[in-house]
Amino acid sequence: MRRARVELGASLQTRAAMLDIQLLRKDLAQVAQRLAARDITLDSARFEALEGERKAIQVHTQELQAKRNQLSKQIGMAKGKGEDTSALMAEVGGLGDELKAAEERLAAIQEDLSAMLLTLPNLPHESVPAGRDDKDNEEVRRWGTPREFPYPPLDHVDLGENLEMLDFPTAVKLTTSRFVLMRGQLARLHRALAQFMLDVHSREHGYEEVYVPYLVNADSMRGTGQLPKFEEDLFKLSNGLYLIPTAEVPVTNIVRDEILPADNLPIKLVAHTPCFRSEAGSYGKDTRGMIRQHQFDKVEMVQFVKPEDSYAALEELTGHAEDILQRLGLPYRVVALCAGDLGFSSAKTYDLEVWLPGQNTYREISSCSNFEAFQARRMQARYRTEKDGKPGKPELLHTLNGSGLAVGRCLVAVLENYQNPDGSVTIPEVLRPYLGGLERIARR
RNA sequence: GGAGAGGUGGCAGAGUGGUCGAAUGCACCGGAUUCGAAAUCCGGCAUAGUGCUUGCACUAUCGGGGGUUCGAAUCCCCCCCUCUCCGCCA
Repeated sequence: MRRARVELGASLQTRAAMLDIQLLRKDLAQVAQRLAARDITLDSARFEALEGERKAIQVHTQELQAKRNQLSKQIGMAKGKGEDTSALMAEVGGLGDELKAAEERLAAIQEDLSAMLLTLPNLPHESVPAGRDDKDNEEVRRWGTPREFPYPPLDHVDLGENLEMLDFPTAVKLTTSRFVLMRGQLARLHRALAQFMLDVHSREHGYEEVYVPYLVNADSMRGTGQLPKFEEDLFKLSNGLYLIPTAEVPVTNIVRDEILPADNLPIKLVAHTPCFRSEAGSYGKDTRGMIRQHQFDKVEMVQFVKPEDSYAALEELTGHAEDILQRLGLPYRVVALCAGDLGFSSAKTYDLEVWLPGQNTYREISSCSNFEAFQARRMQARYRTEKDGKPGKPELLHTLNGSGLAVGRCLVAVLENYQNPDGSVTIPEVLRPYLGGLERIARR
């Protein structure tokens, strides 16, 4: 049965649906209500109409397929015994057109349903604050006290350029705007930050360090939800591969199409990678300095956990990112994103915002999210529990990730918070071992 | 870039048009045997979806897509990937 083959169910689940379609069938009202918190209106009537039609046609299609299979089997048996098969052939032949029509119809409806489900973001967790945009985000806690400056503090651009270590014009010459060239001790400090973060997470927080590809295929981008909705934010190469916008993509997709033994969980991975973002639609935003670049480095933490552990894991992971800021002595606050400000795939997100004296404000430096089973469902990333020594059914695991931290923005924060009146910058103590004991960066 | 080989269940590996969702082996689980273990024997052991009388039935899946046929893992077309050799190369 190759002709007009219909992918029943499986495709709907693996390639399209990110929300649990079972939940939509069982409790559509609840889904609609929880999506409303994100300002998304679910067309319930349309879903029910499509779903009703899908059910009727699928049953009909499967009945025809069963009949066809049964008759074909009989033909095989009859031929084996050398009997006449013309009567059976005639009977099964009559099914052809009807079956083909039913299969095509079913495929079309599955596609409509998929297209509809693809547009739906994850459901916010019950603990997520209500709200429409970033103004409704909830500050959870603050750490550290912003330093008082007896003079107007410089921002990182002035500091870096005065040091002759931060060079935007040359970067433009080499490529385009939104890239940067760092030199000397500043480049070294940037590297030290990444090393420091990687070391703390891998040695003290229990993460396994991984080195990953920076180019990935479309399946990986779909797995974590960058595709199909956010293609314009990505850099695509002529051979169809994409530059990663975050290590989340290659690291999380490690478990795509895998069934892990429950004993292996939780799995905690950390990677340092460059990240590439086209920043389409952000023209005119943060054009000055290193805050918003096409290329930046990030240390990313990823966890794969059992569903019952994922909210504890989110707190833990957020704490790991906070620990970096604390060791660096950088004041920050933790913000719980409101429902309307959540990323597409996230059920709950904490942003860490670091204090930037040059801007006299807190700026995002980390984002820690629990995706629950949303990404796992797309990736078919599962684990299997043993019950009484017997292997149980595979279940979707929960995925989380968080920046620990964005290296470029962290460099900005160090420059601005540790600046001295003479334009030099003191090196935070924890970084000095990475810089051969260097205590301050000054103009040569 | 050139030449060749190949993609089948957790793994290895048969299967070239018909009771094939797929032999066999390994691994794994249960039972028998044993004081216990090993060995041996017996049985079980993919994923997803749909329906309902929730335990059964049905459907789909042998790299992906399309085609031929009453019927495809098996035949045809396109694509992807892996491996080997050569070339190039950090």
